[in-house]
Amino acid sequence: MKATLQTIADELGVSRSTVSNAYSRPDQLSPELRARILSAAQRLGYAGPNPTARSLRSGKVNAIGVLLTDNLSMAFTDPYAVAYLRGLAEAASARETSLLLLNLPKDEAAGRRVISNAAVDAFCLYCVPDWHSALELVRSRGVPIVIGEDPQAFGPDASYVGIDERAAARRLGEHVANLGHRDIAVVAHWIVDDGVTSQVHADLADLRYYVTGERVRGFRDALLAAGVPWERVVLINAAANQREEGTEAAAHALDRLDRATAILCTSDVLALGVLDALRVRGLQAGRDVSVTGFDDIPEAEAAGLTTIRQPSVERGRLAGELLLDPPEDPALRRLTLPVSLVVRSTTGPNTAKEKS
Amino acid sequence: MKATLQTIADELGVSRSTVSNAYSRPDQLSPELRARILSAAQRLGYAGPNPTARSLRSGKVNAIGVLLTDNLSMAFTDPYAVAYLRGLAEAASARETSLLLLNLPKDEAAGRRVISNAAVDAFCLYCVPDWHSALELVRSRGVPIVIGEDPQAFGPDASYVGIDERAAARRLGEHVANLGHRDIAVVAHWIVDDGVTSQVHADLADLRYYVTGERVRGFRDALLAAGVPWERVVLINAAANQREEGTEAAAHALDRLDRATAILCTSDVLALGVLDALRVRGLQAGRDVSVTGFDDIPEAEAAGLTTIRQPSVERGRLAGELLLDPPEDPALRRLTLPVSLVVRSTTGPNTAKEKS
DNA sequence: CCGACGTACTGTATCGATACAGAAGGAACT
DNA sequence: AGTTCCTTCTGTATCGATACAGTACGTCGG
Repeated sequence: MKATLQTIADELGVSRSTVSNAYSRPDQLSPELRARILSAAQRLGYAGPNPTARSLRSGKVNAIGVLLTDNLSMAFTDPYAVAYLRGLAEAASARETSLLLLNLPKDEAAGRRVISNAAVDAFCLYCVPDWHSALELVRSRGVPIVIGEDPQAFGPDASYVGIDERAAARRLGEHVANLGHRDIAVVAHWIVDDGVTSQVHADLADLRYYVTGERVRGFRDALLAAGVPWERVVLINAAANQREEGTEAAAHALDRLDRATAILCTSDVLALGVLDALRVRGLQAGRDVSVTGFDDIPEAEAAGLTTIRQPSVERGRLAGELLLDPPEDPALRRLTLPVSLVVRSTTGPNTAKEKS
Repeated sequence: MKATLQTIADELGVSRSTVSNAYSRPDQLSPELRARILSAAQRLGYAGPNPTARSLRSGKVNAIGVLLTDNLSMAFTDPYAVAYLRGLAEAASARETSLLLLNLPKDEAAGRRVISNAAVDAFCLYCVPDWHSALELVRSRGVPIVIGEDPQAFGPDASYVGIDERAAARRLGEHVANLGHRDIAVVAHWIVDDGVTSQVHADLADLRYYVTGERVRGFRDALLAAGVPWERVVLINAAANQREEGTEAAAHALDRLDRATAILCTSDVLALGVLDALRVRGLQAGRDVSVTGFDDIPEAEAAGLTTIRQPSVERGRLAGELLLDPPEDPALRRLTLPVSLVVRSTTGPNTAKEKS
């Protein structure tokens, strides 16, 4: 029916191997024969070796699987995720490798099927809740993995490109504490996974999501060191890492008698939402209330947001390179990248009179 | 070395077929045997049937190839593209199918290799310049294709989900003409593919990119009908479909003696950039200069942008469905979706005194 | 003239699964 | 008892390529 290597081979009376070589190893046959083969292929509507068959035999598929949680649009909407993906795509594209976006559905069995069926040379995991049930299956696939969050999550075999989340958050906390703030709120995504934006009790044990957990713990480290009891901090869970949720979360910090003078957010996106909330209330960021973000996404600069700059595109790019050209030395497969504190206008000295 | 179906089969003394059935057709064997097989598999570190081998035999890979031009970040950055991709991903995910993002590099041979090597059940083409050299190869792969731009591009075999670009643009042109505007500029992406943002001569023959071409032709239809000679219209090419380019393009319409009173843009993103340019110059959109966009991306509403609303997510979703569940009737594989004119505050009556 | 070597091509085994026809055994019905 | 049918499993062919060893045929140095 459809043309295969054999069809072309029969047509010209040569062997299948030779036709294969015409495509994959041109130096193995004379230019004349190769030209005849290619023209016969064109005539017969043969588009080149079947990628699936080729992959089966050669053991390579030229694709990296990117695991995304069921809210796939997040990957396209969240600025940090977009930057990371772009870096990953660049590294992949440079090696003629494609990205297979794997959308993990809510249904667990379906998720396992998606992972099992994915023809990939490697997996890249980022922004995946580390408690997800299907992750063990990823490891059992036996292909290289790169992770960007909890460095311990997949054991020492997995490559890792990340930052010291906790130390970075600590710097934000120190910055705010040094400005004299004592009434502090923390807005964080996925402190608890209940899909509700509301204040939660400061019970750190609930921090199952690594990134949020480390960042919140970093804030705590800094505040405790500055003499701010952790119980005094208002902890607010954002249902999603979205600007609107940041706005809603901010209400819990602003619309109360003991209004926070500083709001630490676990992401720039949330912080931008908090800034929206300030604006609505006629409050000025950096004067009335200090706000910090995390990531330094492109929008942060225009908003004057004090934040931690992390190399998002670079993280993605390095992740791709670790997967496709893994260094011999295992130590070089675990990278912790530097970050920097970027102080802009949304943080300033505490001007509220000190409470008793 | 690595476990295969045969490994498990040998371990338990059953046939390979039975092990295969344990995974793919559980009704074909007794629950007890199946349980034994699965537990043996777990013990031997077998993660389930090799996806590549399965695909070769079954002829399905559960993936849709999405062609992206070399500027892959566009797919993640442009709001319309993000919406479309999201719809596509939703449709795919509902059928346990993944998206293979194919980044076409500048190098033509490499691009052909990427297309040839892509293991996919179908291709989705959107935002691909229709003159791209590798497109013919896509067709020759012989898998279903869905396109979203020029309905004629791939012949009647390709599915199509689009809108009547020209008629939609005409409505914008009519709207602006009805408001009395006669000094009009058009800002369009890819009028010419020279990577420069600048005024170009109104030579429509250069409009190789279908979408831009149709939209510009739609503007022309309306303006001609309203008695505005096409030669009088200032045509400005935007080097990229980005907000900044819109701002730069606007300068060519605004910083001149015969300033345009209306600027028609081929996308919301460009229009938002034009609005930025107005703001910088102290001009008010809708009063001093009318501006229109196209697409109705989420940001358009907040900006008060008059635009054409098109069902972006729906386009993607339908594209996915046409590929994965093609209707019998060929007529149902070619969908033209309705659009609507959304009039907001960036357009208003022409207040400039009429020139001679 | 002979062995060594290079070039151009061939032939078979193999990658890891699924499809499908078929076999063995027991239950059910006439 | 004979036939049919169902359940449960088996065995072989096949999907479409690549890997690799091998063959045929010069050519060339000694």
